[in-house]
This record gives sequence, structure tokens and C-alpha cells, in this order.
Amino acid sequence: MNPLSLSNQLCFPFYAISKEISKRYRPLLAPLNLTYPQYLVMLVLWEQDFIPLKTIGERLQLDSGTLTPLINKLIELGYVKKTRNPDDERQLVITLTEKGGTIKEDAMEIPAKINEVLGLDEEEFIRYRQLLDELACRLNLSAGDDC
Amino acid sequence: MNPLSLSNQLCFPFYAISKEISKRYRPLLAPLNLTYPQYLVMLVLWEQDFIPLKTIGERLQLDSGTLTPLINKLIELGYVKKTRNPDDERQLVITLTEKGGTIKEDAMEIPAKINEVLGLDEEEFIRYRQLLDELACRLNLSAGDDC
DNA sequence: TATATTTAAGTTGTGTGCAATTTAATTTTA
DNA sequence: TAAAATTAAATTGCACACAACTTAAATATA
Repeated sequence: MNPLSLSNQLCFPFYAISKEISKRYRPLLAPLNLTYPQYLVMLVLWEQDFIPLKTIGERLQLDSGTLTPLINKLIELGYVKKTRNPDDERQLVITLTEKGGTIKEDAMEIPAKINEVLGLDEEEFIRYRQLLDELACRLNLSAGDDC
Repeated sequence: MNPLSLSNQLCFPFYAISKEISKRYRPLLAPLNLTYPQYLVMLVLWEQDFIPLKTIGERLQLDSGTLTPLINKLIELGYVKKTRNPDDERQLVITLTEKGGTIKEDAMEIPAKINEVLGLDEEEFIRYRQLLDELACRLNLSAGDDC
């Protein structure tokens, strides 16, 4: 057994599947003019508006080098705006615009469509998510850390 | 239950775990001066040398826009070289240099180290791989297609 | 066999992803 | 309280990832 064989490593299927998933999101996100990472930022904001850039970065594991241009793009699209925390001028606080709030309605359709596109039923979805959550815990990627 | 919540989607854990895995590869690959995608190309070549660029792209699901500069970097590192198929001058055939063959010995250490870094024992490794293989099949990402 | 079509790489442009550095604001501490 | 350390964004530079397009070679077909 060759340990270097692609088929004998975890890394490659993870890499390939992850790329494939974001590829299948692309046509669903196109009507909203969002890329997959931009959509993730919007998900964070729809869950909690008026949030520091720092916190978005912690949730998504992204640094300012990635987020700064991404947020600028979302501003250009008219979905968010930047404010500063008056108590700490270093902090950039991101808020949804009205338009950014409105497209949430369209985005609500996406999770169901994605499961369809991925060909997963409810049971499979839950099974995969459990395994991923478990692995995320093991890699210390969980927010809650109750694992 | 909010369907748009990060924690209720498959996409995000996949995205986060995939990034985390390649992050954990980075220090292991640094001594070889390889990035993670470059390492994947080397894995393909160590499995089968003298292979068309096209075929590498099919294995890794990457197009020439990604592979051309990546291969140029591997040439710069002295690990591979380009030749043309004399029977079809369109085809670029990639071959390992002596140096590219030699570093395979160092790379042999990596799979074991990665499982250690990810904190997975043999049993868990197999369990995760089965699930990923299953999902890859379902997404039509498998070469064999026997699923 | 000349023309059209297809195919393989390469090129260009946009958008991440991340390391390393810079800038400005805040906090620590000497 | 002035200087040092820390913190949050922004900037710079490099390397993917991929869509769209170009170029050159091979194949198909009229």
C-alpha cells in the first residue's frame, strides 16, 4: 500500500469535495451577485447585524487581508456599510443596508436548493453534519468548544 | 430553526475544515518548498510519471489557468520538466527530474505526520475516509465511478 | 484537400487566502 | 504621564481557482 497515493489520503477528498461544493453554490449565488465567501459573510451578518470585522473574521477564520477587500466589494454591491465603534476607533463595525437585509429573503431558498443539488436527503445531511462537526471539534474549529 | 444559520449548513464546516487541513500541511511541506496544491501535483507524478498536463488536471479537477503557473513554479524549483508529445504537439507531458524523484523519500513521511497533526488514529482515519469517498461518489468526483 | 470543428495550453482578469508589514488607536507599565 | 506594548485594519506580495478568451495543433467533414 502506497501511503502517498491520492486515494489513501484524507487531504485530497476534502480538497476536491470542498471545491465541488462551492462550485455548486455558484449558480445559486449568481442571482445575488455573491461569491461563496461573500455569502458566508452575509450569513454571519444575517445572524447578527452590526458586528465588528474582527468578529466576522473569528467566525469564518479569515483575516483582514481577506476580509478588507471582500467587505469593500459588499459595500460596492450596496449590501453593507462600514461604521466605526466610537468607543474604540480601531474597530470597524459592519452593518447591513436595507438592500442587504432584503436579499435575505432570496437567500432563504438556498439551503434547501443546495441539499437538492448535492443529492442529500434529511437523514444523510444530518449524518454528514455530525461527522463534520466532530472533525471540526477535533481540529479546535468549534466556537462552542463543548467537545 | 434558522436555515441560514452557519451551524445548520454543510457548506461552512467543509469550508473551514478544508482550510484548516491545508493550514496544517503548510509546516510539513515548507521544508520541500511546496504549497499544498503543488504537493498534490507531485503526488500525481509520484504515482505516475511522464503524464500529460491534461490528465493531471482531470485527477485534481484543475484547469490550465491554475496548472500552467503551478507547473512553471515546480520547474523553477527543479522538480519537474516539460516535454511535448511528438505524436501530438498540443500535449504537454510533465516528467519528474531527478531532484523531483529524490524528494519523494522526504514526502513519504508526510501522511503519517498529518494524521498525527490532525489527531486521528487508524480507525478514525478509515471512518472519515469512507464517508468522504461516499460523498465524493455522490458528487461524481470519483475516478473509478464504481459507486 | 481546403475549411470547419475540436482540443490542449496559455493568457487575462477577478476574487480569495494568507504571511508579513504598516498605520493608527488603545492599553500597559515604567 | 510619557514610552512601550498591544490591538484592529489596511496594505503588499505571492499563490491559487476559475471564467472567458486566444493561439496553435489535430481531427472531422464538406
